[in-house]
Amino acid sequence: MTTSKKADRQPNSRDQQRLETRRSLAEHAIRLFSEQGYDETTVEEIAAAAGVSARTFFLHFSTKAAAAFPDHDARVHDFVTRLNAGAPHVNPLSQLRSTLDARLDGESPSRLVRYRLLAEVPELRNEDARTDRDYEKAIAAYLILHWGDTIEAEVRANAIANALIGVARATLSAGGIYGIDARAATAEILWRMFGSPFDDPLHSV
Amino acid sequence: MTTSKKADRQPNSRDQQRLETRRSLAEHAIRLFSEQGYDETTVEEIAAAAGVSARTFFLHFSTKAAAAFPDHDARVHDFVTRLNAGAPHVNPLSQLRSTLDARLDGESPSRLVRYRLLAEVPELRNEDARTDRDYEKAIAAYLILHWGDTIEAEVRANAIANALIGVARATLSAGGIYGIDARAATAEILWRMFGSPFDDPLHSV
DNA sequence: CATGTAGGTACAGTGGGTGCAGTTAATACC
DNA sequence: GGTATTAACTGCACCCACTGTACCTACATG
Repeated sequence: MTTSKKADRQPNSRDQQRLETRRSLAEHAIRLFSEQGYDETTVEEIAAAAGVSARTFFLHFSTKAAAAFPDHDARVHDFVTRLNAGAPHVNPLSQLRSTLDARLDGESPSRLVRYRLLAEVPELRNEDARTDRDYEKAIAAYLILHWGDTIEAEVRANAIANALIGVARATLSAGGIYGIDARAATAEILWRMFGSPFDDPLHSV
Repeated sequence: MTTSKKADRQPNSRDQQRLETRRSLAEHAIRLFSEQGYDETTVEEIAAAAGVSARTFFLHFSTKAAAAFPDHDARVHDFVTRLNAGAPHVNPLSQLRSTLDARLDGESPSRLVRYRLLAEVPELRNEDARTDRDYEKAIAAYLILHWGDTIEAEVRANAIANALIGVARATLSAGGIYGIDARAATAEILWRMFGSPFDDPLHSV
């Protein structure tokens, strides 16, 4: 073998073709979901619109709903990387706060359209709640890493992770519907309204 | 008609038979899920164990997973009733706090077994997250009712509802796994650690 | 006792998702 | 350049969750 990991390779035409198929499937899936509804759209239709077979759809997405979140895995991975990229002795909660702030700040308008779709289509909201659990797991794992692996730390870490993601989901959903600034809303509701054990010199308001 | 609503009738043998079938389906479903796994259990099996046809299963539960939460609707309804049963001029957040406390206090050991099952079976955890959304909706609706139906109130209400349910889910899950007291853990984490805008004279610690 | 109706059944169908055995074409290797 | 590999994709058969519909039967009720 010339490379130790396949991710190290130069992208070749096969990779590009694969990415293009995946992109096309996701695009048509989201379009069809918005246009005619989630239940009214079959995988067969999506695949046909993208010019591939239905079987191929499942080579790219493990479920029909997953096509509405094509970059989910990459985004979670990116989030974890940023979370662990903090300075060595920074307070983990501060690091968590700034990472989450940065993520909410980076929400592009095109993504807000998707949050609007999520807010309005029940089936996708449910699927969205599932994807949130990956963030919850990541946050809890990060906190446990810093706090130690005791039962108390685990309970606290999970509780905080669930609460943060819950608030973020609510504000992002509102961002999709009303166009409000999700970061500002999250900051106000969470960091100020809840008194905030997250305040530290770097972020004091 | 002799009665204006069917819930007003005396329970007769048909009602009892229906309830018994439902109870039996739920019991065998939970047993089979625990014994051999969720994916490894078919609706056909559950129905056969309860002595009815597979079609009948879906007359009682809308999905396979719903059989693991047989009293969910009743519990949500009960929660909403208690929420709205507070004294007229009590602070809505205080009312919310005491209602949630009472609910967490009332978790029987037999229910904790179910939370353990939920924590350990991914498919059921996902389904559990879905049922939580009914509580989130109920709490948000309650807060909006008291705060007024503005965008700001809606965002705050949804954010708080999501956060509360997130924390409750984490502590209940820990209760199922480690046997810790979910109410105490929620109280500590939420009301104390987050500074608590929920404190009022009736509940000061 | 007559009759309406609720709980249940049988059956055929839709659609999501999987396993498997290919085919084709780009790539890696010599 | 020729050959072996491999990756993207396909077709097919299959499982199972879930639904629509027509039907049966026993209890409820007047």
